[in-house]
Amino acid sequence: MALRHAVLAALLDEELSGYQLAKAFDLGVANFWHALPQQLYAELARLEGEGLISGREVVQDTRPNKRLFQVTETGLAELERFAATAGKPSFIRDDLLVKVQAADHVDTDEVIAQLMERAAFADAKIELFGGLLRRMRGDRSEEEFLRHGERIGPYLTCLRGLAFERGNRDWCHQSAAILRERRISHVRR
Amino acid sequence: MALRHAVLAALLDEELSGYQLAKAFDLGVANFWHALPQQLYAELARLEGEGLISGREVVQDTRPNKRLFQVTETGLAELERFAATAGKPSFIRDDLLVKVQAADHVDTDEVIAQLMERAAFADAKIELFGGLLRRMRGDRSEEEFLRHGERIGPYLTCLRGLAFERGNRDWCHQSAAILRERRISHVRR
DNA sequence: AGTGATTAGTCAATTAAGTGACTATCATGG
DNA sequence: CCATGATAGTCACTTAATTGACTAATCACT
Repeated sequence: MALRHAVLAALLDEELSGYQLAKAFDLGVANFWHALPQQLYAELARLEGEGLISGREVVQDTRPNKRLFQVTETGLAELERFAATAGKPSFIRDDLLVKVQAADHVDTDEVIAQLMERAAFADAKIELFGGLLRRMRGDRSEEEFLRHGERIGPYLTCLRGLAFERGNRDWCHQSAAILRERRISHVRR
Repeated sequence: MALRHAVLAALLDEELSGYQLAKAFDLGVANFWHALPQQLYAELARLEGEGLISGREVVQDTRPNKRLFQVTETGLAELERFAATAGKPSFIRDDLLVKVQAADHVDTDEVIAQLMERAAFADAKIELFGGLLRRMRGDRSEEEFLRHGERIGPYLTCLRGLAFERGNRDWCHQSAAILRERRISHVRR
């Protein structure tokens, strides 16, 4: 039951349509949660039904019409309640780690390739997050912004995303390098 | 369908019972995947049914009997196949990040408390992972071990876990400090 | 002799998440 | 003028994960 709160948190910044929300949650950004469009549309419907958000139709002549959602007072109260309840620690759950765990028993060429692919993906996200952070803080320094900026929540989560992807990239490079070296020197099989 | 492969990867090192596996996957370790005991027992049954692992009864007079599982040739082949197929990038999905995302609209005292709690948890895992790494490499240096050690998969995933938890801890401390400072200077509300 | 913790495992039910296909409208490029 | 792609959204179905309760033995203690 945390997707609902992720949606509420995302709608704090700006009124969004399901489609816009889906884009933010799906590819790229998703610096604090991830979900597929179908989940989001379903969750939006549920949230509206419970009065935690309210939608308004926006008629567009150049595009299909859309419904923009914003958080209601009730929704904000629910977020407040959620923020105050303890949650369990988050765990890593990653295909690639499973593959590396099995690296000693399995052909490493493929794993190395996937590590490099992941590193490239991480690089792309690092760039993306870097840009987002710059845009959020504008011409202020990071320290200045974090002290006196008006909206720092998204900035902080973005910082976490950035650090996570940096960790990912570094680890991928390191692991790939080690597996490569061993493949050569060991002459396995 | 990745839990099955995580189980297979975990059983590469040693024959384990469902119970032992559950302990490794649940609290603490779980440096490459996380699952609850019920899931694991179910998965073990399925894997055995498909012949990817084989179990043998171990009669214990001092404890309840148990079944130890090991990966079969078929299971190893399946892991091999899995390692060669591309997977999608892993995403962050964390309650605490959602709360921080909403930090500007919500009472921060609770969030700060949870950040500190999470930092402490991360510290515990850092210690745990540090110990595991030391035990795995024995008296060799890390570089030496990674070059010539016999089983480095678990070491590499443990390194990722360590880096992840360090990132977690640092970010929690930083975020908590910032939220604290703002709470004082802003006199919000 | 009884309580609680640890080992070992199971069953039922619910919720969350992912897969895949599908309908529309309009805009742009070739 | 037709294909591609973006916008905007929906439906049906399957698989994965979580919640919660439950059995049964043995050990460590008080």
